[in-house]
Amino acid sequence: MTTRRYDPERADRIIEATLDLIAEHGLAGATYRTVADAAGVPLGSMTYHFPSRGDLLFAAFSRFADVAFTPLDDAMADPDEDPREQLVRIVLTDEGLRDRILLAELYVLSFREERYAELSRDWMRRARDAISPRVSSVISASGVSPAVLDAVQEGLGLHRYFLPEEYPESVVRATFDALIPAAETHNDGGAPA
Amino acid sequence: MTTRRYDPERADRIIEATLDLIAEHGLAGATYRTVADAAGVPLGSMTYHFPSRGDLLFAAFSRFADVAFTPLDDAMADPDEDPREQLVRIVLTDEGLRDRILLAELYVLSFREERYAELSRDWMRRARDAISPRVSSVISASGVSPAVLDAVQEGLGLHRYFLPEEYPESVVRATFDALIPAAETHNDGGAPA
Amino acid sequence: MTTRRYDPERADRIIEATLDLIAEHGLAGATYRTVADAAGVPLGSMTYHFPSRGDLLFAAFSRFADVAFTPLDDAMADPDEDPREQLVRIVLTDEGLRDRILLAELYVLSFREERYAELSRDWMRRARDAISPRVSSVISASGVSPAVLDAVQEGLGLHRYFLPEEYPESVVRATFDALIPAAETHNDGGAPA
Amino acid sequence: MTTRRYDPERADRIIEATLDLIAEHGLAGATYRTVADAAGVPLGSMTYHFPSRGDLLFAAFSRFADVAFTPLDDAMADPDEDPREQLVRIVLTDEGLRDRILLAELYVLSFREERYAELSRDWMRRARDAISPRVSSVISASGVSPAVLDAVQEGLGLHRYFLPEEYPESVVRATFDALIPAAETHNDGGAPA
DNA sequence: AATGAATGAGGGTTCATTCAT
DNA sequence: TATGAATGAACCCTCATTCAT
Repeated sequence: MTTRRYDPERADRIIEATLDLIAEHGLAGATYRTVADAAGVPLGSMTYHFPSRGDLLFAAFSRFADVAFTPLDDAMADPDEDPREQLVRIVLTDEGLRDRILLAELYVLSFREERYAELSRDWMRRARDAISPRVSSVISASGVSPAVLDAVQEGLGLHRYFLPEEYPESVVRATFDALIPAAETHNDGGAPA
Repeated sequence: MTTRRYDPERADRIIEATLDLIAEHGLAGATYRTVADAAGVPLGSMTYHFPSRGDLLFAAFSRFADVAFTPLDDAMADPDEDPREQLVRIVLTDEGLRDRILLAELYVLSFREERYAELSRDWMRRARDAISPRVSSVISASGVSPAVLDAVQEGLGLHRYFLPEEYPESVVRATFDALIPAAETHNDGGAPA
Repeated sequence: MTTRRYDPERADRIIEATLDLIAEHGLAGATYRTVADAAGVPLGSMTYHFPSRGDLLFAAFSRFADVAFTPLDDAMADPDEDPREQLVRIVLTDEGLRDRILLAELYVLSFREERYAELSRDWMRRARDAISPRVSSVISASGVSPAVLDAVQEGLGLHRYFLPEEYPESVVRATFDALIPAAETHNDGGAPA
Repeated sequence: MTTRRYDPERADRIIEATLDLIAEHGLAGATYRTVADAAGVPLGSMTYHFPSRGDLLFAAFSRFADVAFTPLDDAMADPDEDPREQLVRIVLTDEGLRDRILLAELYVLSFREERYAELSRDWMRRARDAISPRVSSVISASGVSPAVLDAVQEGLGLHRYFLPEEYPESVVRATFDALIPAAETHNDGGAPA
């Protein structure tokens, strides 16, 4: 007896399942049917919540761009941590693969649909805004901007994922050292070696 | 009707059409049918040349990674040009959208299939090798590697595509200036102040 | 029975919208959803007023057969007009397309469901009754009946709709002239044949 | 004409099944699935032969309009039979229900799509051409045309199907007697007065 | 070597209808 | 009394792939 119940969290579960499937099997792997199965929702209900597959996909990526874990948000949150070191840590970490994949899918979509491009811009602006307060005073003179640091972090992270030996910790640190002047004059006196 | 006994150009045309379709409509837009139409080949012949769609797609991206225009190849070829300026120019250019899209698609596939990851690595190594001879002597001391410059160039280029106002020429140049020491004649080993 | 809050206006609007949609897009174009939208009624209310789609459709055609404009009703109403000329006029007119379409749809349904056939009979009887008082005295001797005139009018009207050049005014008039002896209301007393 | 590898019988069977289903269950009853079942063809093959359902339906009605049994063709074929009596017989017959239903469906479609309207016109012209050689010399003076006789026959036949008691043989004969002057070969078709 | 014909599987989507509220 | 939420069934159609020739 499957009773029809009011299930307000259902849309959320569907979106979550959609992102999981996209991350695991790609866009083509997230069909109404596979998502319905993964979310434990009848197929016929899918179009009630998301009238078209395009709606579902866009809702999923909107959620991703809005809510998904952004490494920079956390890394930049702690005022006691050196932002340079945090950027190095982000590039070196092996975590966040799911988000990296979803971001790659988002970029692909962004080349083709403006609404996805806007999502990408939101993501980028958010990363920039997370970095900015921690480094703006330091880099303002050099001409390098917070946005650059995000782009560099992303480029390094992606390349390192495929060619880790090319981007050992020393190289990554050297890169950010070159882009961010020594920042000890700000709040703590701990000079970075 | 004339039967083609051997048509070596046909496979090429198919691959070219495949890449065009992927760039324009995404992976899902490149089906046996759409490719056959675009290449002017009978549908029934597709599986003769490429037994499965996976084969076709991989052949297409192999071609892309092997033959496609890599901005760095040309930019680094001229020994009279300052490689720093060339990197700046590459990031600022609006050309090469097709390749940028195909590269984004390639990355997505690379997260899921090792053979595509190897293609990505080929691409990255090739870019690195194009940059290396022009800058290695200059940056060897700083710890920044040619591969880093490629990763940075790619990160900046992608971000600039979506947020051009964040990456004006001055910012891009400042970035490479910070990463690549003044590259005047490398006669003296004097580190830049 | 307790007091019922039956809302005739809403049911009317629904029926009207149903007929409009059928006329414009065919039976398949009149779904619960399209009708609900067109009538400005919540989808969930549709089955309240019309428990099944069959009920809705039958209610709509019942209304059509009962209330809809029948060209003959008006044409035969004026005792000063020659019924022959009125029949000619009806066949020649380009108006009433909506009703013609709905009637065609009704016939289709009538072949398959007795209740619709009864509706068609009602329609036909009504037309016959509109014609009858105006011509019965004249045609009683010839063997041609008022019902025949309706059938002829309908056949001519339908054919003329698709092949107007085959049924110019002169031909239509000649047809009714042949079927209806010269009107008796005039002075000539010479009965033909 | 000779033995073909390409087998048109299958397309024929599909079309035949389509017409059967339409006649029996209406347009909505002829889906890819029901037709495939009725024709003994895999569902996946349907779109190979008829890429869209619209194509299938139009092909079916084209066949109908082109090949289907037209009562008039047979009735008018025999030069020894009085065309007036043949028209009477056609109206009175209870046969040909399938064609009558399909014709009704065709009219409905014809109101909405020009290509179907053209099919209807073909049908009408063909009926006219079947009648014409048998009666044109006789009715030429009266102003009544062969096309009129077809329209009248159709109108009477349709009405009689639903209201047989209104159209007994005597009435039908009287109608055609009035429209077609005594047409024996010895009569010169003088004025009706 | 090459391809027209064919098809099982699955895709997105619509819809009449049910049911809890 | 109404109706938003929900869904099983079916719909049209696409597609990668097979196969006979």
